[in-house]
Amino acid sequence: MTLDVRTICLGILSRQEASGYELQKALKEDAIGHFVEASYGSIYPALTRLMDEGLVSCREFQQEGRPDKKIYTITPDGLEVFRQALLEQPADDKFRSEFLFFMLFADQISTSHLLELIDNRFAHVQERRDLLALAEPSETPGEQFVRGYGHTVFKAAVEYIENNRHLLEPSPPQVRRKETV
Amino acid sequence: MTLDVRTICLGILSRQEASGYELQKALKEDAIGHFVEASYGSIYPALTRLMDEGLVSCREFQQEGRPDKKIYTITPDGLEVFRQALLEQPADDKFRSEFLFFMLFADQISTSHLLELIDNRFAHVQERRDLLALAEPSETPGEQFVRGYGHTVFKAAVEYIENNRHLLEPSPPQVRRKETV
DNA sequence: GCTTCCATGTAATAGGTTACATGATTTG
DNA sequence: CAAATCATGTAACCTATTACATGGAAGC
Repeated sequence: MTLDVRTICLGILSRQEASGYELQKALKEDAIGHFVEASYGSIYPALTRLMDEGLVSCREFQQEGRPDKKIYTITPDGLEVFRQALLEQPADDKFRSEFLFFMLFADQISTSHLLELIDNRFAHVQERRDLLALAEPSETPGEQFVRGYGHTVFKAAVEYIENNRHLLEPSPPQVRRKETV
Repeated sequence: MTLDVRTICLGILSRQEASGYELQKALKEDAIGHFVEASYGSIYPALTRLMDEGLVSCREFQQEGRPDKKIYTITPDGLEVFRQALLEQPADDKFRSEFLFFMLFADQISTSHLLELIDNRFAHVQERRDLLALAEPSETPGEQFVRGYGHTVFKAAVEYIENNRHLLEPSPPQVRRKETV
């Protein structure tokens, strides 16, 4: 289990210093957000622990009307730990899909609801594909590879749904065309 | 959070009765195993709870040299609960990838290790693609759709890695060809 | 002879999500 | 005027993973 929230934080901090809030935002907004996630409830405790372990340091900035902003910086020890984590064998990808699970039981779902489910999923996958189509100007090769990977996969999913949804939908009653004489 | 282990068990049991052991095996071997998972440590307690709630019933078969086999059957109540679960909005897919996270930091990984990581992943994705290429003869349309979805996505991933791994690899030193006179 | 398959189950542990608590400022 | 953004953090809860416990039979 190398990819705990602490490792994720170290990774982002290896690129740039950031606050807990900014770390979460980065995970939500950047391409990587499609492949990892972490909530505030896990990020803040992770940062506290990284401090205790001396893997990050922290500067505080006073602000008016809101809590002090704490900017975390990775330490040499932290960088060392992160580089070491990168040497471990990454765990298998996890691709969990409630949607696909549901589709296994398409025959137990009413047609109207089924159509709604498929339409929603289709829109959702399209949206993700489009989000991942846009390159940021400052993108590193790694980021480009990862974003491209996501884009490719979602593009394939969009096309697949388009071309194969008929497998799930009960064929509409064939209207026998009146033979015109 | 509709897709807990209990719902997964109900789903499979809506198709056929099974023991806890068989449920886990089905999740490991069938196409669906690529999109959901559950370990014995979660399946057995889930079945116990489903029993308490009256959503499954159980017949025991004595066996020699191993624990009694408990075959679980879904009850009408259980079927009702499952059908109801299918009406909820499925949660977003979760696609967690340590590999892709690592690749964001390709510049912090030694070339030899990086090549190993990419080769491993490539082989892994190829294997999954091939596993999902094979249709079982008894496949339902839902199963066909789900398996095809997986196959398509992994196929796209294989091709993407093949065509774009160069983004991550430092270009080998150009050997300047000796100009022949 | 070792590994895998069959077959159930418990317990310790680890980890995350969600909701809560607080509150000013900016944007729509 | 409502919602989102900024900003941190805690605590209750839930759930799953992992390892453990047991052990015969079959396949390699």
